[in-house]
Amino acid sequence: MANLDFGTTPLVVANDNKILSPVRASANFADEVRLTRALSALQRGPVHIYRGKVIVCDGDAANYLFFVVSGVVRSCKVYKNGDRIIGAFYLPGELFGWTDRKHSLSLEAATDALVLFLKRSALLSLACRNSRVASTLLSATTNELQRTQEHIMLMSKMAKCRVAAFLADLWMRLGKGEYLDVPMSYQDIADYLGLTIETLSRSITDMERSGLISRVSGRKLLVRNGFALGHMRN
Amino acid sequence: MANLDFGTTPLVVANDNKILSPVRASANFADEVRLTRALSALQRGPVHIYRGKVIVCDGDAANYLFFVVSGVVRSCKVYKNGDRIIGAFYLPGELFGWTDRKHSLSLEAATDALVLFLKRSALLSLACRNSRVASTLLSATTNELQRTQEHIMLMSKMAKCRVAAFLADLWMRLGKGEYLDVPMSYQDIADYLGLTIETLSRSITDMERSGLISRVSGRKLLVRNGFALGHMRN
DNA sequence: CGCTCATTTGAGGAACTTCAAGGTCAGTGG
DNA sequence: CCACTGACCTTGAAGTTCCTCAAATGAGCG
Repeated sequence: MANLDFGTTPLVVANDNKILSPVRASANFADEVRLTRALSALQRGPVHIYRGKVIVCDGDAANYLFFVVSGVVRSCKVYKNGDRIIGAFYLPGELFGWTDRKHSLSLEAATDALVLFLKRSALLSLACRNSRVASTLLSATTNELQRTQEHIMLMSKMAKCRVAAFLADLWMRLGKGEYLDVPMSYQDIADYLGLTIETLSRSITDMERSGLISRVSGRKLLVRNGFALGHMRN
Repeated sequence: MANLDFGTTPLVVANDNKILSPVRASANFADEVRLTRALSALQRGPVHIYRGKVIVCDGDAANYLFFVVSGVVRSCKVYKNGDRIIGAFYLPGELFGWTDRKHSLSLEAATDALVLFLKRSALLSLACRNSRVASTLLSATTNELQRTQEHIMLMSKMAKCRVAAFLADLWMRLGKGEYLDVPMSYQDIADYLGLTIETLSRSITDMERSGLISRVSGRKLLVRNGFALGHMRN
């Protein structure tokens, strides 16, 4: 189950899908309860969102932040000529929707997803009163910034290298299992990497030929050499 | 002169190059003075940094945030094979160096520059006590995030379009003058856009031929059609 | 099974890079 | 003042990577 980690004590999204503080004997138990209540008050959902459906549109007012409980969310921009660029994928446990006033990217479900809506203004005013929340939010933004910077570094590499790095990253974020069950469509991945699906497919074929991975079925891959996958230079 | 804007009252970097609050008749003048003192206490510099010199290395501990007083700073990553990718340029008035614990990119002066060093821990603890500072910092990070996302959008476009968008952005950030005096080298720009200097040069030649800009001398350009520059589709 | 949608593969062409050569400009020393 | 130098930018031609278009194959589902 996904965690929303506000500092030392993680605030878990429990089985009833509400944000809850784990009950612990703690010196400041009362504070803990207050924080829990405050967090409950500002959240809505989790909302089930079907694959492909829009959560917020490019240009909408930034009234909410979002938290992925399950599934995958993508941020993207669609141009008039039909081109689409995906800026990021958000996996379970990740907070997204950081922006000033207006969203500059659309947010859409890349798979069926459960998403928590967090009222932005309430979360920010809570952060002003609670430094644990404040530091969590700051670290969430710097994390996303770092991830976005790595995405830029990706974009200046060769196609094969981009694909390998993407798969390695996904593999790590999903827990380094023997198999990598790619949750989003190849079109989504291609748009994220600035490639066509054909080039993406050919890159995967190449990597299969060189023994890094094997196709199992559909989008399920067998990771044969995860290290080499993450350290591909060409 | 560059401003470091902490909320409604901008804290200007004055002629003596210290962060100062403009003296104003205000209801909470005492608070203002305390904030000014606190900001003075956590800053060091401004330090003069020569073109090409490193401010912090990829991997260094993130002890400081930085503020550009004058000149241009670049964030970049250099690979063993000699490839270099530039993640961002920071212009006067911009705060940079956001990251968790360690810097993931090197920060270097792209031109001779004056840079203010701000002790990270002190600034963060100040933010915990002063919500005006906190909201300024949060907005600084979301701004940088947004800028970085736009950079990604750039990278999935055609070369000419990337160059045009870069020049248009630079032109706006530098105040939309008749002339655009490009401060950084073409190699830097190429590395920022994921292109070679040759492709960059050819793109500029094309844009000159189509009447958007003219070369004046060195890196000085005459902007003939700023609107078209920012809205180039191909 | 037969449908649809997503992925794979192939062939040809466009965009970008590489390599090589020439040009411009500012600083330096005669 | 002028030639010399080195760093930086521009241009051309050839080569590589990636995209486009077209067709085949595979997976999921009623």
